[in-house]
Amino acid sequence: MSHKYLILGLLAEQPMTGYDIRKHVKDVLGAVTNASYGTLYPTLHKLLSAGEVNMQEVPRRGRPSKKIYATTEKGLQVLDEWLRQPAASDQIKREFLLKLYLAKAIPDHQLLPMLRARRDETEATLKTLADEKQNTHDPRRIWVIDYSLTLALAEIEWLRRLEHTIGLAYGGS
Amino acid sequence: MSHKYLILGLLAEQPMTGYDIRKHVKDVLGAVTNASYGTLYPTLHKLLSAGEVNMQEVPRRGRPSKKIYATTEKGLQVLDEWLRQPAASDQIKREFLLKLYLAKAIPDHQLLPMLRARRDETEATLKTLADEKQNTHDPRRIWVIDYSLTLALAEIEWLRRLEHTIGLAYGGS
DNA sequence: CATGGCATGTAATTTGTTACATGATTTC
DNA sequence: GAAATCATGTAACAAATTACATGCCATG
Repeated sequence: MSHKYLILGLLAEQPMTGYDIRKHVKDVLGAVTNASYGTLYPTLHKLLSAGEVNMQEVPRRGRPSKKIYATTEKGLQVLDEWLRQPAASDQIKREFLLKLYLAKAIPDHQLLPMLRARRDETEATLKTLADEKQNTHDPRRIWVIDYSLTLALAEIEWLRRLEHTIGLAYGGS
Repeated sequence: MSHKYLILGLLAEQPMTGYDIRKHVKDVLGAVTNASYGTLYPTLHKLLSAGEVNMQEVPRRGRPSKKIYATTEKGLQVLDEWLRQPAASDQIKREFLLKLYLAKAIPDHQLLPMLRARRDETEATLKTLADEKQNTHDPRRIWVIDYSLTLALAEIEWLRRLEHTIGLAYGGS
């Protein structure tokens, strides 16, 4: 996907550190990507060399200085051009689902905790998103948060149905 | 994710060609992965060398012979062990969503066709899935198809809401 | 007779993850 | 006083995409 544009886009709106970008990704862009530091920092360095972002150093005693990046004029142009192109199609990997698809071998009563764990995770995501929605004012960004909320809710409902079905089959003593 | 297990799992149930695997992935496992030939064939070759699948050649005149793979006993063991491990978390890349998130620059009336196109795609997926559900009898596999159906429906609803909102703002002549 | 489906593959490149390394400050 | 958060990064490796190359057969 090239996380380049993600960075360019976020920094265009609000200068931040690499750490902040990662946090933002984790908190609200889970439905877009899960880019980790190992992707983000090197990309940031490349963008800096290319002059598409600039950087302001804030010294911290004893530690590497904090680095606040922002998108340059050149970076804005690059971003703008990319935005006009049609989007590449989604890339998805869901190991969880694959296991469910293939797991004839796993008995239902071992499946239930798996589903439960998954539901807990998704419900946690839901909460974070709901909070984040409160702090967001740009309508486009709210739409995207709504997208994530919608999908999370749908998944939770699906999990509930499944847990119920399996629960009946197994626990219907 | 290692598509190794996907292959092992599919071939454990039904011997197939690499082409068939790809087709299956495309038709029903879109929510799991979109592994392409470039991933599938090399993985198949590795599994063959490792003795986790075996292969039966069916000659075709003038063309490379058709190769039907099946999971071996050894492959089944490997698969089984993997199934017992906890699943890695999802990996997601949605360029479409990222653009929406970042696209202040794009005016609403250019956004509408984008959303419309996306909805058309998702609706097409929905149809394929519904058909596939008819031909599927293993309940676990039906659950997974239902997962995809659920998410697709949720996305379509979200798209409808958005199109409506934007349509009002823009077309409210 | 053209389009799409069937069927195989390779190679270069891009991309991304994981694990590691470091350490202060804030919160419970 | 422990745990989480803030904050930087690198290196080795694994994974996956894209584009290419080939060509028959069936359907409309």
